[in-house]
Amino acid sequence: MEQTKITINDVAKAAGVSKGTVDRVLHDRGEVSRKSREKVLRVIEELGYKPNVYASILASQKKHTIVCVIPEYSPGDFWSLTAKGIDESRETAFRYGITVNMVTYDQYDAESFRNACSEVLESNPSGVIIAPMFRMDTLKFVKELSAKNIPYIYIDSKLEDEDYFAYFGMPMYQSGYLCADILTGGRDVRKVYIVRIERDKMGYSDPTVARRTGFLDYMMNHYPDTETVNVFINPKDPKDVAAKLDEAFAEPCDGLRYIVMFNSRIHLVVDYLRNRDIGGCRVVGFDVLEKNVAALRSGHVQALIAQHSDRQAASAVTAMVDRLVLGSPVVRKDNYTQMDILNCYNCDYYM
Amino acid sequence: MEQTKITINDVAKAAGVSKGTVDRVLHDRGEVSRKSREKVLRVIEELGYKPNVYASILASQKKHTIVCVIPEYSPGDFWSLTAKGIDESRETAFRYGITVNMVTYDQYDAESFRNACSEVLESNPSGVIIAPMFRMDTLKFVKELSAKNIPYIYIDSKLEDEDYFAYFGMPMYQSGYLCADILTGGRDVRKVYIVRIERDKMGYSDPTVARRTGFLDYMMNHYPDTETVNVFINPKDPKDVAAKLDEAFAEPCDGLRYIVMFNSRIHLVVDYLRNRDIGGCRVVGFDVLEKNVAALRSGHVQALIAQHSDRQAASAVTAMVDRLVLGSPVVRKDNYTQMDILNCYNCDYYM
DNA sequence: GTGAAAGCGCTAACAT
DNA sequence: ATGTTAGCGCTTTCAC
Repeated sequence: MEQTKITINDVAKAAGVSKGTVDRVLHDRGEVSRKSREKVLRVIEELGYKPNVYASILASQKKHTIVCVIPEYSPGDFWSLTAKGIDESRETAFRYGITVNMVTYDQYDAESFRNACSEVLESNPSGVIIAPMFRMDTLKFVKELSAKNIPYIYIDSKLEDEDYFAYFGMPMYQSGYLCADILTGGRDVRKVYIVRIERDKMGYSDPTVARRTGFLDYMMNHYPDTETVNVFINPKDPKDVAAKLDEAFAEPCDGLRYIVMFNSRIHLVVDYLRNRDIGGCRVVGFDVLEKNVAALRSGHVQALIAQHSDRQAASAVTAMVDRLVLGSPVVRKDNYTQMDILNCYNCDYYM
Repeated sequence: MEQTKITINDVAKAAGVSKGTVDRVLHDRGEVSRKSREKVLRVIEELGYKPNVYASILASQKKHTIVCVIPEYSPGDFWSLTAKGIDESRETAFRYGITVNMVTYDQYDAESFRNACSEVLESNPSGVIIAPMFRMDTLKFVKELSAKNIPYIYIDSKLEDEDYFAYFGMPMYQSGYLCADILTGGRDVRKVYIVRIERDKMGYSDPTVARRTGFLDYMMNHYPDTETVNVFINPKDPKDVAAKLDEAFAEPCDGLRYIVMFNSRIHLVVDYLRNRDIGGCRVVGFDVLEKNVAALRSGHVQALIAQHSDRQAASAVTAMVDRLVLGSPVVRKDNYTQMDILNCYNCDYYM
């Protein structure tokens, strides 16, 4: 990079002012005459001065804190991956003297989300990272953040406001399109079973609509005559899952049975298939939960479409740290992360 | 993380010694009585003291430099990706006051590699990152590095010595296995064309042998009766490529023609197919060169198996930086990075 | 063997 | 509006 480290002192000397003044223009904290200001700015430019972040952090014992608002999680489920990413980035942030906290909410309970939000607002953080599930409440929340001049980053999915500092997540529509291609793969497909969560039937905060749309568009374009069957299950009740799938699969099928699920819980279907000892299915799902990967290995699932939720979360934290420490404007606002296709041959190298 | 930052002064006080002494035990630079040493160590443990990296860097104006030894590259080819990763990590390293240099060599010329090596040794770097192509010369080189106590990291591929600090690369054998699965995909495959570089015929430093072996093993296991045809081409001569492929494809083929290449140059085949306007092929290759991705989009290639070479290189630099700055022992020595399956639907999100 | 003290580049409070 | 100065936590002489 730059050869000789030129310091704030060099700038001060060259501009004929004191470091104090240079520091003031550096941080835009006024109290500087237009003349000095311009001169300093010019000298900085000429000399190619870059502040030493570490000296800066050392000197200003600022206590930044970032808080991440995400759904509650249990070991092995989808959000635990995000939490893992946050945990990993915590160390990096700590090196910059920044604390990273997590506030979780019940993704099925808007009230709990609102509570989380007020808690966050009260703690008056330097930055917020948020995985939104409740549209209206989130919009209200981020408006308050903006009002308090607190930058926020969306992860997983984002809303239609424009004030967010950055977004990290998968392109949902395209992931559905891709999913359809992988499920069908040029085969002769007559019927596809789409297994869905009952809750989603009422359109109540379903984060996978876009994905389903992408899937159906692909089918429309490539398999216009294929029938799609929606099977609604209650994920918390294995008996219900079995009953609903029994019903759906009652009618015999001559070729492969094509099954897909748009959230991370394809493992529920796998459990059913394993219990009933049903073979001859082509099953595709999303996300690398431990159980899903196991199903990949055992051959119950042929492919999984995955995103590195941990990396997304970590990137979000890093972006926020950079913004807080360096005032970096963020390289890209919308970061659509890659979609990984996993099968039994490459999944072992995914973690 | 830790709540109150406890400093070297706290440790010194608690241990009844001066910071000088604490620093000495911290960095193992002797000159400390067993007694003080043990006491300090115990206090550090008890208080959970963590050194402040930045203060440390600030104070010790050490001038570390990392040098990366990789093959020469032109825009768009495989090694330019690695170079890109190195460039990106340069900024991070710079923040730690570490300079990252690059020394390139001609991957077809062992002599140029040896020259690069001596250049590196003379510059006396703090750490070396190396993409090895010439086995014997590399082994000699790393032996000298070890002798000078300079840590080195392998990227892309590694050798059989044990002194390397870390390795970042793709599992080659498995990538071949995976490739075969993607190429065949349960179809009825009679014949597969393996396009190879002429140079590799003499077994002269072919980095893809393991990959080919994986591929052939898969075929043996799943398609024992399928014929494989090796086509050797001279990559620098399009006329030769055309001639050899013409010859290979002379015999008509009733179904799909299956074509694969184990290095990054599947685009050579694509150029040929496009010129001759040949369709009805299933083509699988490796690595995300611009040209290869274009072929994915245009439908001339159905799948690409990819690795994030840029990320690998960046990880290598980061690992070295951590080692140099923090003395971190490296989390994992062998880092087999994931194999990404790209098709026309997810490739746009890969960069 | 160990302590004291002078910085590293920057910030922020205090003078002026 | 601007200069001065005392640290931030650590490293590194240099005495003793």
